[in-house]
Amino acid sequence: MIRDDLADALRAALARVGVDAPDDIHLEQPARRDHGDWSSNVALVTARKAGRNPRELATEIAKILTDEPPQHVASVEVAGPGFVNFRLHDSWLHDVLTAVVEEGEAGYARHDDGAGVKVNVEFVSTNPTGPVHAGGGRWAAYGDSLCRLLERDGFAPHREFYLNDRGVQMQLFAQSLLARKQGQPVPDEGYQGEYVSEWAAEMPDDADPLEWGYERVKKDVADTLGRLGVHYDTWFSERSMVASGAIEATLQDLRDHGVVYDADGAVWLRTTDFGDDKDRVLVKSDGEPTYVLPDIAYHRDKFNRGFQQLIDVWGADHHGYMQRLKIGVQALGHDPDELEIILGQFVTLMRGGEEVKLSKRSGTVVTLSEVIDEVGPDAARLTFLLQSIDTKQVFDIDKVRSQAMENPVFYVQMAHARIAGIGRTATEQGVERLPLADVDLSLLTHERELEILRSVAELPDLVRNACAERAPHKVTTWVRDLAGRFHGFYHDCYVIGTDVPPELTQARLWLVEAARVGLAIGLDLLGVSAPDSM
RNA sequence: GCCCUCGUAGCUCAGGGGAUAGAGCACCGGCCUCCGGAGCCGGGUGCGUAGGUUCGAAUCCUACCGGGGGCACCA
Repeated sequence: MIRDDLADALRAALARVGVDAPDDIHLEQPARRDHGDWSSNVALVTARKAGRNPRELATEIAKILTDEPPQHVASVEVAGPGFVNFRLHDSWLHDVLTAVVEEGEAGYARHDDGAGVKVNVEFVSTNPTGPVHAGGGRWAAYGDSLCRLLERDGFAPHREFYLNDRGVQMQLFAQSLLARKQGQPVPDEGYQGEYVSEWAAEMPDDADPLEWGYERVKKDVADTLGRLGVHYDTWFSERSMVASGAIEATLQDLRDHGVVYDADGAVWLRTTDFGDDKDRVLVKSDGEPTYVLPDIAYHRDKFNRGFQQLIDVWGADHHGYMQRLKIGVQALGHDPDELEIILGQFVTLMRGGEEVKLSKRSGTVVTLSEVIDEVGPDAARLTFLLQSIDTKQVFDIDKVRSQAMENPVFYVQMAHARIAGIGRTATEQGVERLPLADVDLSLLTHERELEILRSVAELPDLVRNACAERAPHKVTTWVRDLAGRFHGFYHDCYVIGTDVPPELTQARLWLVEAARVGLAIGLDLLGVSAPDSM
């Protein structure tokens, strides 16, 4: 990898001038092309400590590297306050091409940073009292793509859905189902949604409304998320912890850690020891646990199952609760950093130019399933992953559905379809792609061609960063950029045509393959299909 | 009152210590003898305000202003 070569060269040069190198030599591809292909700030970073002037230091380094240039390096320059800029021969990009097509979809931009660490990612979890609403799609797309990134970065992610299947809401849901079944109005606090009537009609007369309804919800949720390409490894039931005694055991565990006391007929967790404003109740004076205790028990269970890192994806409305759960985990003796809670901002749904008010009580809920019906799974997923999870999102159904340019999913998929089209044309015209070793990649000198390779060269770092920052939307940004570059290439550079020399066709066929691999990896990370035709 | 999060182009958003801040949409004007025009090219007085840290701040810190969300023996 070119960057490692450049870093080694810089390290050697620093040693020659007697300056201690930093542990991590920073190299980046500057935004501006005239700043070179790669740039390093080592001189700026080390100058102060070494008591040197950054520009002078950079100049000495550049001199050394100019006299004995590393492979692919055409020139080394000093610029600005003391950057060391490398200008490379195009051959470094041709090497990128070779690496991409040799490693392929499975191997390129795959790392072992995670070293197989088991990471439990919990997302979308709800009360099993109805379908997933439209906003839930954001957590589904985010959580699943995060898992795909973790997997590609070498971790062993585990997708988990927590079912709050114990408590009042389940009772109300069951009562609502039964009432509809009997043609009665649902209870005041019950569920008014249309789906309750529909499901009640399906329910056999002898069914237990609670158990039957529970299964019906689980099926609906799994089907809907499955349509988005989201499949869980574990559906974890809160009730199962009552049956197994895990909740009692957790309480005892907390007592053993000395963070629990009894007062006013209730059982309290001494959260003030960990910075909370007031202590929190674990078991109410009526003997029922609050939601805190089962949640602590649940996370204790995850650790007991061997996960070294836990990630929870929650809506921003759970913010106030985050600290309590982290304290609970800490009180059990875990490092609080082992539990990572990601708060996602909400989605506003627009339809017909107006905001769709989501009200569970009145039953005006737009389900995720309906959204998928309207825009399709690919458009839904890509749209949910268009923006950072930290910003609230406006999901305009009409715009996402329109197969127009304001919909990036078509733009990106079109690039992949065009690549497949080139393959079809090659087949029709009897053009066969020769083995890579027999092809002269040095013919790839057009700016459009090099732009594609520069983009593909960034993918390994991009995967690493997007994973570490828990930011799948960075993959979306990258894929859109690569697609744009490909469209530009496609327009200006024919792969197969009357004016194109056969040797250039060969080189471009491999370039197209490299672009295909990049797009396929990116789209896979997003969980969006890569169609051969549209 | 306290906590979290966001404020970047007309609109939707990237960029989250580096050198002249980007993309899409919208708007205006150009491009089709050949791989899909669902495309390509050209057009831009924008980082909420005020301080601070730094060789360097859209990025980090503090305060303030504005949007969203939270602060239960509810889940």
